[in-house]
Amino acid sequence: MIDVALADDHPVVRAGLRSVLESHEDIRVVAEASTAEDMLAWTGAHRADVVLLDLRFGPGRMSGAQATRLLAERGGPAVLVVTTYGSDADILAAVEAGATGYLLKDAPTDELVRAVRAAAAGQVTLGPAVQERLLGRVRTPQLALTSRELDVLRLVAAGRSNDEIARELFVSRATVKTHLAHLYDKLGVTSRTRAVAVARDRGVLPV
Amino acid sequence: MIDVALADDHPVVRAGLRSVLESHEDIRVVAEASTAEDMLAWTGAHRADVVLLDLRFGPGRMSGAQATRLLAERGGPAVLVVTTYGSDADILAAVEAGATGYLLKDAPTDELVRAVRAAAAGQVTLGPAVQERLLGRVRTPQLALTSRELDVLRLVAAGRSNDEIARELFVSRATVKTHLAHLYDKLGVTSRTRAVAVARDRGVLPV
DNA sequence: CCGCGCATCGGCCGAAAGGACGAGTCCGGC
DNA sequence: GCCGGACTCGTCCTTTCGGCCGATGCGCGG
Repeated sequence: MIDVALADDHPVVRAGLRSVLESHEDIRVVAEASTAEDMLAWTGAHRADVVLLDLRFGPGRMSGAQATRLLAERGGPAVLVVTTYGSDADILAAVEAGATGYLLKDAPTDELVRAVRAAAAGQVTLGPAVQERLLGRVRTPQLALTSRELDVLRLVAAGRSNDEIARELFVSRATVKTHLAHLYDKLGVTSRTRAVAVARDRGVLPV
Repeated sequence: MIDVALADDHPVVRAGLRSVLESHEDIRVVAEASTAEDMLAWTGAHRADVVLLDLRFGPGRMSGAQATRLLAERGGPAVLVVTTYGSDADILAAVEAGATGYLLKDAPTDELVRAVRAAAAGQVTLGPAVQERLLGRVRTPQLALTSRELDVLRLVAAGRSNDEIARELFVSRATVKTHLAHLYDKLGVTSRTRAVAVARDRGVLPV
């Protein structure tokens, strides 16, 4: 028997996951939580074989990736991330944090069940859509932006001018321009708005 | 007895809605569809009291708003829109198309059930979160962008230069600049990147 | 140790964008 | 019929941005 705990901020999704999983004899839903914090608290006091975790909870709440990291550190149950959006950054963050699997919410139900069983057995499962995405990333060798470049890029996306960015990062205008030049080079663009558009497209920036 | 038909591209969400609704004696789920097109076809041959409809289906598929319009035109069942994101534009489009209600997917289950019963009775129901959003829109008087300004704004967000925009819209650079000046005025900004950021923030641009 | 990537800064120059005018057309409403 | 708003176009000017040069310091790995 596989004991599963659910954490998702959407009541309807929780009901759906429960409904799908409990229609199978070998799976039992033993807990539901609407936040990552609640799930952490619960797993501290109880046991489960698999935790189904959403990535994004409400604003100001702990992210699923962070919860995954904490669960993994304390040697907790296998974590199967089930989320709506799968940007490259999300997937990588979750896997890096120690997720045992990654599914999109639009996955068919049998795929979900298979992933739960695999996770319980300690096997890694990435949904087909996720795999394809990761493959795409391999094909497109991938821009490795430095942290400073990301700082600048985020502020550019927020609509700041080079001057404002310089002030906010406590550097000179020239430095900002240098980072921007590198960004343009890596993104293959020649203007800030284009850079933001491409970065969004590639999942570099949170949508 | 209220007969409900579900249309959502997420199998898990469909299961969740079914599970939540069928736990009530007076509600019966009589159909499930994974696309708006399927739902339209089904309602053409069968009857339902209420249709629960997602707004966004896969890329290239008919939108929930469009389906709502078609259902309303043929005098079909009440349409209750249940979707994840509720940007102002989405809500208005759905209501304008003839939706009987609008709920966010993170709504608690009892709210969902109440909305279904209300919709069956022909009453309009907007979820609390939706109401708040609409109120916010009233408080923030609301920028009324002209269609041409929206054209320009979208291209700016895509990273085009004024020159490119001029060519794509078959107008002169000066015209683009004029539209931009009006946009800046309405959005309260002084640069294109800022305009895009603010527009995204206000839900004017699709995220 | 020496190179290489990263971050930091500066100057110069041309191109793009933004601000501030004016001005013509067309359409719908009072 | 007149007025207002939307859309179109132009000119002149200032600011910002992007491209292109160079330079320094720092840490890390061959």
